[in-house]
Amino acid sequence: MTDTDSHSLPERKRGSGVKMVYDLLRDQILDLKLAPGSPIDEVQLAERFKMSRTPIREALVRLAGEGLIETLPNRSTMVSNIDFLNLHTFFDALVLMYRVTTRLAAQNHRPEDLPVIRGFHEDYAAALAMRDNLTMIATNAAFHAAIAEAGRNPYFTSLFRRLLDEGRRILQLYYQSYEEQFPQRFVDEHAAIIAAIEARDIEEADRLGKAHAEAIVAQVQKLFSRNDRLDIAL
Amino acid sequence: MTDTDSHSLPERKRGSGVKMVYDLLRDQILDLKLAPGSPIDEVQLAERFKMSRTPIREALVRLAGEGLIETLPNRSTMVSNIDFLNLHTFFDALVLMYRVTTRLAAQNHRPEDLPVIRGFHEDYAAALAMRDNLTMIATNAAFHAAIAEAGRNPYFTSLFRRLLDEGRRILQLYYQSYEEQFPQRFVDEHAAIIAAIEARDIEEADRLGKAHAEAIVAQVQKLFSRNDRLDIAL
DNA sequence: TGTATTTTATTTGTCGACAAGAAAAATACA
DNA sequence: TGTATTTTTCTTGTCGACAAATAAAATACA
Repeated sequence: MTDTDSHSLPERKRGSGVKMVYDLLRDQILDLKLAPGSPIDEVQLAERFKMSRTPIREALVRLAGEGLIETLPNRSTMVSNIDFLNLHTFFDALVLMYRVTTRLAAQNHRPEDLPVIRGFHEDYAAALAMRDNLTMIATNAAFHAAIAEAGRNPYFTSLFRRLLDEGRRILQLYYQSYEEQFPQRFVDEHAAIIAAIEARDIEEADRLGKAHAEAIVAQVQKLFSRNDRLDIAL
Repeated sequence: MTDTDSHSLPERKRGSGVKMVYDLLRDQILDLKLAPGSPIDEVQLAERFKMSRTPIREALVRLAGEGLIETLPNRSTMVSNIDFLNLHTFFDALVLMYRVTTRLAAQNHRPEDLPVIRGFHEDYAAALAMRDNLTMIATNAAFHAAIAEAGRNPYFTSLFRRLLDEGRRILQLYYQSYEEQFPQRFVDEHAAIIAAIEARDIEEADRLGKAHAEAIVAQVQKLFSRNDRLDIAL
């Protein structure tokens, strides 16, 4: 019965290949398993996934569309660099979107949204207890993305998702450099945010979202400035 | 010397085809020359541009990434519909981004940004004088996009560009239905916005940006509600 | 030895062909 | 006539191959 398989069975549904390599590359990039600037080889990926270059290229085009990779015409394609010089524009956008999405969630959420948000909240707390930074960072992003979804403004949500993605890379970078952790405080703030959303207290949600965002930004900037000093000392 | 051309000369540079198709489809979609919901045929496009389906598909993948077209797996791809039921989320996002980008332009613009902005402002005024709605709508979007660029926050700029694109379709729709025009008032408001930016008056720029956005939204909503009544009357 | 030019190798963009999947048409059956 | 099933047609997703563009290596020349 062991078919000698001369007519090749792809063992994979038509159309699923693109998503598979897209998802994998995306995760690897956001977890910094693929370093910023590292090259991406189409042929290598095609061999690894046992498919032709066509679906690989489609996945790459999509990733490029989201800014996760960069393609130089007729030359190599590589993982996008983190723009450290303009981090402040990132923080500005992040803080505003934290505010807006949390506020809108308080205003527009439906009962069925809360279990989802609470689920990520618990996952996050568990990851923090386990000192699992990778999971912690990912579930933190998922938590806030779920809040944004509950706010029901797809335009804000899509920008916020992009910012959270970029934030995953930045947090990953600093927390892996310094073996540091999100403080317990962030878990408490998450709980407070959920409470404000559930109570439909819009102004309080806005205030908490802003404060939470600024606390995270301050945390990263503290590590960042320490890193600066390190560079100068060398 | 008239080469009989048996070896086929593509007469077009390698890599330019994708951009050509992308740009054309994008313009046609935003000008409503391709109606929302209308199907897009890969083979037809390939014949029209005299290239294979591969570069056509790449252009389509990029357009899908920006939400301008929608692709059903293994089935047809079509121009995205305008989501009239959730127009309010669009307006919310638009007003906020008008505010933020205008404010940031007042804060961060450089001298060389102003001529660009003024250029679009004049093009817009000229198009209004000519009663050329198509050009008017496009240059209005370009004017505000230029202001956003001067604000130098790429995250806000990219969301704002997407909103302005969608706005082009919506404005196009209503202004072509009602043979109406942007009032002269908008030209004056543009001038006031430029003045506030140049004076680096951040609060005034914020205020003007918000007021301008709300005026446009009100204009569209007025037409929209009239349209509603029309539907009911039928 | 160092620079300029040619040759080779590698990688990307495009092509035509083919097969899987879905829609449309044709046929069978009540 | 109306519904179910099969057949056909059409479109999309994937493939392997080739050609253009670039990078790397080799050679020529000072």
